[in-house]
Amino acid sequence: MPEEERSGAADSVGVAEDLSTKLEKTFAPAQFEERWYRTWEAEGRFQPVGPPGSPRFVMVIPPPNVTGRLHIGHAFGRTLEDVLARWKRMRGHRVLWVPGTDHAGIATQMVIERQLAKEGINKRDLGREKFVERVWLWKREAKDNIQSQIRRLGCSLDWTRERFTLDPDLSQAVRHAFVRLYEDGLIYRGRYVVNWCPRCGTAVSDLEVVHKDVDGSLYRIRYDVPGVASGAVVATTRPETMLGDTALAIHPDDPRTAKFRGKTAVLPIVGRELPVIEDAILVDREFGTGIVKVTPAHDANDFAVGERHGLPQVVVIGPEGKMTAEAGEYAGLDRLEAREKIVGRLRSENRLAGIDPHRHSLGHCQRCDTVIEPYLSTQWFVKVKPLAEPAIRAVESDEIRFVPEMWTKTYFEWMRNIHDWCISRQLWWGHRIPAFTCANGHLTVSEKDPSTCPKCGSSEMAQDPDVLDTWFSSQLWPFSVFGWPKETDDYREFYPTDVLVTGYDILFFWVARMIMAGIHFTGSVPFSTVHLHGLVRLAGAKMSKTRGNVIDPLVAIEEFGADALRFAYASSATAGTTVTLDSERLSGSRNFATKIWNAARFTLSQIQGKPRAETFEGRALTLPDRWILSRLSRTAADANRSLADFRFDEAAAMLYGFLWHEFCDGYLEMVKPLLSSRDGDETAAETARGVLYRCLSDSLALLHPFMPFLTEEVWEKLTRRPGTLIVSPYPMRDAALEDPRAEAAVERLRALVTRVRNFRGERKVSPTEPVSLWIDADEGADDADGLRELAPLLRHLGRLSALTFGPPPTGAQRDVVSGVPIGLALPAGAAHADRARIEKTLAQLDRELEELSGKLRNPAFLDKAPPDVVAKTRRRQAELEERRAALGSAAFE
RNA sequence: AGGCUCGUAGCUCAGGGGGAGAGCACUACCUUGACACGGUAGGGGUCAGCGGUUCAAAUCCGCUCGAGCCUACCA
Repeated sequence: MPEEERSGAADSVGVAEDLSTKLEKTFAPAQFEERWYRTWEAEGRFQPVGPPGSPRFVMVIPPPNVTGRLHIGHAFGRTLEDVLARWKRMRGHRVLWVPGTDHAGIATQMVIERQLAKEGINKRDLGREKFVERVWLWKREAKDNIQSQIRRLGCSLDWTRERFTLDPDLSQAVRHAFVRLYEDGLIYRGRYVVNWCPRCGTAVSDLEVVHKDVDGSLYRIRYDVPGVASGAVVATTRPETMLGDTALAIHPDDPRTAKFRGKTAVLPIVGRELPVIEDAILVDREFGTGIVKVTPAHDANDFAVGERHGLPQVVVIGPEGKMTAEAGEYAGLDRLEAREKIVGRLRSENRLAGIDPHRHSLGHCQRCDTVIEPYLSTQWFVKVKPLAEPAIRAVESDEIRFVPEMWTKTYFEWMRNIHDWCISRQLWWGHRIPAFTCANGHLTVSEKDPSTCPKCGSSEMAQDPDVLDTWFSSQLWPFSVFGWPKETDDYREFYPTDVLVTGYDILFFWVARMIMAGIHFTGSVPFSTVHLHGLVRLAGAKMSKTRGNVIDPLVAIEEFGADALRFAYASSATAGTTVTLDSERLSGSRNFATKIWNAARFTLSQIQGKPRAETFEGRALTLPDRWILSRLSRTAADANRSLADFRFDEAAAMLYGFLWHEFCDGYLEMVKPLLSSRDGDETAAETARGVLYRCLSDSLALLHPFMPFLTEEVWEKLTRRPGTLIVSPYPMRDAALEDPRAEAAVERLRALVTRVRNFRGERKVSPTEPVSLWIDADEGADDADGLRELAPLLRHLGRLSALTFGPPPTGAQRDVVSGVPIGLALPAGAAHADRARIEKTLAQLDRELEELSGKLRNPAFLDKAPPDVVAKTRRRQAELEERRAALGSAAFE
């Protein structure tokens, strides 16, 4: 951003005099947050406008599920996105951030089912149509809640473009995508063993199965094998599935089991004859007895074996987890009850060779935690390999970049071992599968509902009752929101998007699938950068004990303000995998907001009604002026760099440090004497007021992406341009302001002041006790180190009773601070030094000096270390020696 | 079974081959004309352990221990 744009069209000296520029004494964010949000929205700030030719910056929101309200995890991601959006907007980009929500098939259906259950209503009695109506009612409420939460957070989303995954045009996109994949041969229907949740009554994908280690049992069961006296002992963790066994399998090369080759076993209880088959893929020669029971209808591996060997499939567990008629006397029992009974029967028949404790991994339903059953059923699948290959290449070639980079590896791992995706769900809420079967059994897949069968002309067409996996529509989100497959203006202008921000937990569910779908359907990657942030963990005990459980971001906003919540998020957003949010960080951020508020109040009170410099050209700037402006430029540079690297924590820390410790603790204290003296240097005061204005206004701009409300509020009072900070230029490095000598001089001043105060501490005297300071240098010498110019400030800040240039008298405590030899003294008779404390410092110095001289005595170091490192070490040694000598000389007078 | 990440101050976490950092908490003092949601000063760490590479390791490599996460069709 050019410098001219920042200073704006202003006179050389401006005056702020309007009384309305005063800030309220107490900082109460609730008073202005909603007002500013309304203003921005009404003025179209959230819409993509910008100077012609300006670059665009596009994001789509990861659409929250309409299952309820947002929790702190959502608010975290949205905050990061808004920081990016506001930053880019201020950097002159045409920013578009698209809002929306996800219908979240299985999750939302469960919410409604639970509600109905409470009312004593059975979903089936209600019927599909009524049920879906009810979900729509709920959806409206949930969406409104979510939207208002996001608004309260301050997110600058373009609400005129809000989308929902079940909107008519997005539903059309889903049908289009389905048909296209079908026609491309990438969607197929078939009867396979899938992950089945008996409670939800639907198939789920591999990703929706949560594996947990559980302590179970391994049951060893003896099957009779005519011709082999000992019979065959097989092991299983699920004895009830034996009723569906249709074979036993051995490894073709295992001598232990060779005797079973070609034999036929008899299934206990049922009496069915089971061929002994040989299968090198299924059977692990090393494991157990080397004989495996084969249950093609209830195990994915066994299913594959069954296909290879043409085995019958006997379904003994039904869709609700109850034993089927095939289970004979056990029919109707829950699978776990059946297990008990079957084990009892086997025991009584003396067929139980043993039960061993067995810890193994067991799949659970992601939604309801029910144990997943492998279940044979007809489902729709996406053939993923052909889609995955280009998606892998897109990341290999850096067309898409993951931040942090470590996720790239995880992405590759999964993508290279990807399995076909079961996309049909036996649910009511979602996109109906666009497949139709006529009375004669002909299947038609079509974007528009067909009225007659294209094959036989039958007009009795029934649509597949199943719906699609929610993620099938989510994967289209970055382009379906823009009207795809129609070539709309928005699609042309805003797709592909730039950055996607989301939690790493949905890397496979969503991100990977968007990449695959984006490339397949639109020919381009859907975004160029993926920022995967950590997942928010509440520092539970602390927060819940003192505040009640702060789960809803609104609760945190009420208590601390939206800006504080946002700042707490940003400063917690480290590159790791968990983000810990605790009430300490929230109150710390609230304190920071208050600090800014008070600094602004002070600044305004100083500027008000008085002339101030608008530009600094041709003006004599004091060292403190030059120091703080230099630091301002570096801070702006750092903030921009950190944001470009998605290091929100770094940027937040930089701004915090600059504003609090340099601007407030440093500069404000330095200019107070100048500004408050009646007969002071009016030109210097005018300059200082200009510097104050510049630092504060730039700080507000730098902080605006993090704390939009507070900064906009103060900006209005400061600049009297209400509501414009959001579109003001983001401060950048301004090399002309950088002044290393001024920085060094003021750092030296601050170190000296600290030493004086610390000297009082050493002697245990009050901060008001008069102290004399000698600076062992010639007063008349040139002021290269700035000490002479800064002497009055040093006297003031150090509360010195005397400041003398020249050698300190005997009896004064000597020291060296930032290379400056000094002497310090209290009035005669004042307290004595804290011996222990000084001795400790001396011991520390000795230790460090020992280390340094050790290094410098080492020829290898002198020979091999870079010259600048050696020089630096020498310099440091000299400094420390000087300090050691000074401190030691008169330490205990 | 594989893979990834992480063990740094009491807590939460930055840093990352050449002088151990921040915020909070803690101690002492300060009702100083913006701010006690504040100021000033201070205490506190063989950077998990062991070995290696290097002139130099908290930082790179290997192993061990500990924590977390992810993937997976071991009966």
